[in-house]
Amino acid sequence: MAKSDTAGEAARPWQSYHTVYTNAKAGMDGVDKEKVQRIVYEMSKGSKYFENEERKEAFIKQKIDNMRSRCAKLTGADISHYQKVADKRILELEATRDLSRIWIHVDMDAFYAAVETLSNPSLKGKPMAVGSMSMISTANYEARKFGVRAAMPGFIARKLCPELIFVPTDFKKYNYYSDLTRKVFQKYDPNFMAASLDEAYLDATEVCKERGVIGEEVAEEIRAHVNKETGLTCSAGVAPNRLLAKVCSDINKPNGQFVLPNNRLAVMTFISSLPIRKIGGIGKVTEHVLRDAFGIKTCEDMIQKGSYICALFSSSTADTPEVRLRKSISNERTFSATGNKTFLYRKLGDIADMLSTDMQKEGLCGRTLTLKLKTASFEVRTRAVTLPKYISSSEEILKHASKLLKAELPVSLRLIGLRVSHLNENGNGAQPDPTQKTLTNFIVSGDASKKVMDNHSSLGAVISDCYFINDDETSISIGSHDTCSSNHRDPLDCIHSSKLEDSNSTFSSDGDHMEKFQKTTSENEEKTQDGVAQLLGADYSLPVQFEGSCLDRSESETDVMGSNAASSSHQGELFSWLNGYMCSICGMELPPNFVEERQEHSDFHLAKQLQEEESGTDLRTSMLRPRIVQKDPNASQGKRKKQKLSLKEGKHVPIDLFFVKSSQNF
DNA sequence: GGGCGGCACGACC
DNA sequence: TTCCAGGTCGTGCCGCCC
Repeated sequence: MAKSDTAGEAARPWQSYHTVYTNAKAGMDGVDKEKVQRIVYEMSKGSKYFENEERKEAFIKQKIDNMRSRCAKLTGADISHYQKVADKRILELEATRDLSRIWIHVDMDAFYAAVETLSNPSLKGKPMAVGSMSMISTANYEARKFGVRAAMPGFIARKLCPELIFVPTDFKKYNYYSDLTRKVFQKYDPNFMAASLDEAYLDATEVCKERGVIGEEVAEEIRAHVNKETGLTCSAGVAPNRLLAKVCSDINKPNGQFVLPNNRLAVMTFISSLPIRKIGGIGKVTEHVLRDAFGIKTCEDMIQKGSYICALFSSSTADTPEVRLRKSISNERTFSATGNKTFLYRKLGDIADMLSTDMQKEGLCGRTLTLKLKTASFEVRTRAVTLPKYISSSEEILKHASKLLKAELPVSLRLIGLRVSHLNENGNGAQPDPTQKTLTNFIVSGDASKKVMDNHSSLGAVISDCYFINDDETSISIGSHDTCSSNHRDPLDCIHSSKLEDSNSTFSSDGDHMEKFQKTTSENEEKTQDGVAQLLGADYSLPVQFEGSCLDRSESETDVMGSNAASSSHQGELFSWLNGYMCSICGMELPPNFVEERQEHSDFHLAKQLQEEESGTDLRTSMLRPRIVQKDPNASQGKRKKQKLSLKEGKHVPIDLFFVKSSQNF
């Protein structure tokens, strides 16, 4: 928080602590904003979160200063030039203004909270929040009167409202009710756009024409219909475009609606005093920048100062696309900050599993994997790698994610996330290689590929036939994660049998399926009870035993762990390229000349083994500590680009869209 | 040197 | 007592390639 400049502010430092909690939100009109701000400030002060917020605030302030100085350098001729550019742009957009459509934005009222009240009527009339002590997802209107709202930490909410009842999130329930609402929406617009579980945009133009009714009537009918089907209330906005409809749906919340007539005068009047913060896409930071750098508070201000916006912001597209295609898919989890490598690798494995499950549910695979980390001091880092082929299995995700994480260690983290982008549908892992690298050619062509891609019946059978001895004393466990992630929708199918005695793992094979599953610690017991963990089906945190003695090491005995000289004798016992090309651990096939790929592959197994050893749960495994193969310096970290400099001189802030929006959409 | 893809950051809901 | 999310997307810099 920037230090207060005035004596008054110095006496009330919370006034300069900018949170999102005091912004206008439905149901929060009568809230004592200063009180909320003071409590939030007092409860945050001195924390690491607070310190990080201060850093961010200082950064924004510099950005504003930088923008101001660039603004000051503009000559009269510059301003005149950009004013012409702005005027021209406004004229162009005005020419494309379309007032013929009737859009309805439907927004469920305090959706999660309302669903919870529906299933537990005793909550009715009491202040309640859905979420936990660390974070609230939404709050009902009774709680909002106290200043409690979404994205607020629970402990602060409790301070604001000591009687607040916390209810844990239950997305199964919310999805169920969301589906009910969507069935209603479909009747009015088969192509409606679901913006989230509780919001949708409907183009009611056709239904109005067909029935000879106006948008207002359709909105009323939809709301009544939703209420009848779900028992929940919603609010609606009717306007000539989606952006305005969204703004309108917030005006008479809850259980109300607002109609903006389809004529230019009404639209221009409506937006003239509309605060910029009401526009979707303008949040805390951009509102701050526009206000402090240019004095822009309303949409009208924005149009009037169009020359500055044209001068200082780059152009970008405005309205939301007609069909929003998913560009990436991600999963992240927060936990108590720790530098414990075993824990971090275990988390990484969990997240890889969850992400893979999500991807397969949607039939996606992708080429770019991004690791997101939040350090104990709330610093956010991302590290990405783009692969030559599409991936979707948890095993492959973990393989590459482990390498990215390894490069960051040691570090104390409070969040790990994984994101896959460069998506392609039908994520069965057998997508053609976009860059036509020989590795995939090798894998996807011929019999060899079948063994890998068809996992169960081929790979499983091949491996079990050739290399596995199902013996309690000399055994191998294998992370055959494709078994779960690709072919088994029911996660419980993945857990066939398990037994581990004296830290030895066992594997089971029922002919078609193979899966490692072992329970050694109470932690694993807990995991089994954990619904999320059960969905994962595979657990990288569990110790994996590599017993060289049971492998058929014929001609490939000396072909160990790629070409890296760091391969130790231990590794020789643990890992080999069977018949010169097949990984003894997972059956992956790579010919000897795929030096780099082999190196990556061995890195993956080593990372896994390190993780497992450090869990300290398997004494026998821990005795087989391998040397860590040094990461290829050209891999992610070595190639990492210079970190972005703060406060770039260039046109960084993507706020041109505000200007564009201001004219195009209103 | 222009185009383009990869990567990091951070804005937004 | 508890002590600040998760998911997605847009933008710009940088380096590689033609």
